[in-house]
Amino acid sequence: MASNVRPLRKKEIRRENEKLILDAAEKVFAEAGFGGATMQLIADVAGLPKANLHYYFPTKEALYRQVVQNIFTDWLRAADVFDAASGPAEGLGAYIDAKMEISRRHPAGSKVWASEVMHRAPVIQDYLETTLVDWTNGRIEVIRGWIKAGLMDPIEPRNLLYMLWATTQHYADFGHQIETLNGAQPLSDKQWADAKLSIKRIILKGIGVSEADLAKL
Amino acid sequence: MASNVRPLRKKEIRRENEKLILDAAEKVFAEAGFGGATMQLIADVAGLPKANLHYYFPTKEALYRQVVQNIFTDWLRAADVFDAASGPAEGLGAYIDAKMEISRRHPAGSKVWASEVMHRAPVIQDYLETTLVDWTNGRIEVIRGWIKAGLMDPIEPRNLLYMLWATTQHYADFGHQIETLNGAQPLSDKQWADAKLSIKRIILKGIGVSEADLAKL
DNA sequence: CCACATCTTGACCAAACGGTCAAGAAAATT
DNA sequence: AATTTTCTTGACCGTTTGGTCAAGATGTGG
Repeated sequence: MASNVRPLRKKEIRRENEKLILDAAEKVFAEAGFGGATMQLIADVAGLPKANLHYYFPTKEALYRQVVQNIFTDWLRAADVFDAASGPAEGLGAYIDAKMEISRRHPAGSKVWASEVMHRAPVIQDYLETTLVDWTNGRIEVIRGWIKAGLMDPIEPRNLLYMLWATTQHYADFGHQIETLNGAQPLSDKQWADAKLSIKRIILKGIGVSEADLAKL
Repeated sequence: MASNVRPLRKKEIRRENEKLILDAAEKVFAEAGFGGATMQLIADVAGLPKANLHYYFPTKEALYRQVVQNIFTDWLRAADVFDAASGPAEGLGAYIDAKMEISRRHPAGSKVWASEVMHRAPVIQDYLETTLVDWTNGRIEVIRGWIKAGLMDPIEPRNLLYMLWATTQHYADFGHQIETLNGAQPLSDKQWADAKLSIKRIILKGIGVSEADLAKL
């Protein structure tokens, strides 16, 4: 009965320890930045000896790179809602919801990404130039289609995307400032819902989505 | 004649060297983060021996604190436009212009601030709790006044402020990403102007400013 | 049961770090 | 001109860092 609890297969050990290390690393990198993070601290948070980290990830930079790649993958997946939508109200609305949910549930990842980009993307510049450029160009076409269909005002799609990214990620990256301004309290469920709704209303109304679609929010 | 060029007074030496060091420090802290920055590199950028830095600023943290304080002071000053305005179109429009101008001319400062807040404000938490809270509460009252006067939709002022900060600072903090998506080119004058106009249009229209005021943009 | 591959870990190392110091140079004060 | 204060700087120090290594433990396949 209990025989399947005990024996940890080698493959499972690897997967489990890598996850332990990656989770700890994401947290520590978010809190201290790449330069401020130490392998010793990551090891302590993961509950493993430091030498064990170097068994799974040869260098601090390799570990960091893996963390950033995982975050990037998550973000791309979260943007699927964008495509299937029939128009800006549905598509952008769902995208804002998805990104706000990531900011709430996964703030450390957002901070690591922000830190990496702020430092001129020393380890994921290739991803920016390939995957992100492709992804962005794809969504720009979608938005251009909406504009041509008369579903929204003619706005340079890039500026709109930047506004979406900035606003939603702000709630993760600057969460501490928001919390301080909220009387040292984390945002409540209601405040998160309010924030999401405010953002959607302002942006969608701001780009000229119809009153009928706005009412559905 | 040339006698007033040569003799550097002691007071001037101090001011000049402190400025050299603070400018270099802001740049290095922005590029590498607090943990990644080294006093040696700051000294090299400033063109002074490392020991000289410690003569003017006793510790790395003291130097960093001064850098962050200066940035904060600049930001507060830039927000004066907010108050004298007669309504949201003028007030928020001018504020967006001012903050975008800072993002363009002073991106390093913005990055240092972002990094500090992301890491839970280890050295300027007291400023957040006092000066920033007071400043924010003041602007919230102004916005509430505009709402009561029927000049804009009833929106939670905090969410609006966060959106303003997020969007404008994004152009500094994520400038490298924007540049990469712009074909590895810095934004041109026209693109900056476009961005400012897009942001103002979307936000002001999004909060229900009158068509007449929007037309003035 | 044995040979093999994988995983674990304390001890260790060279390099880099923030910071100190003392001795001298330069300006200010008397 | 003498004295004092401010500024400059190479050399130095203890600590921390990322990374290594060898020896042993643990699970795997024949």
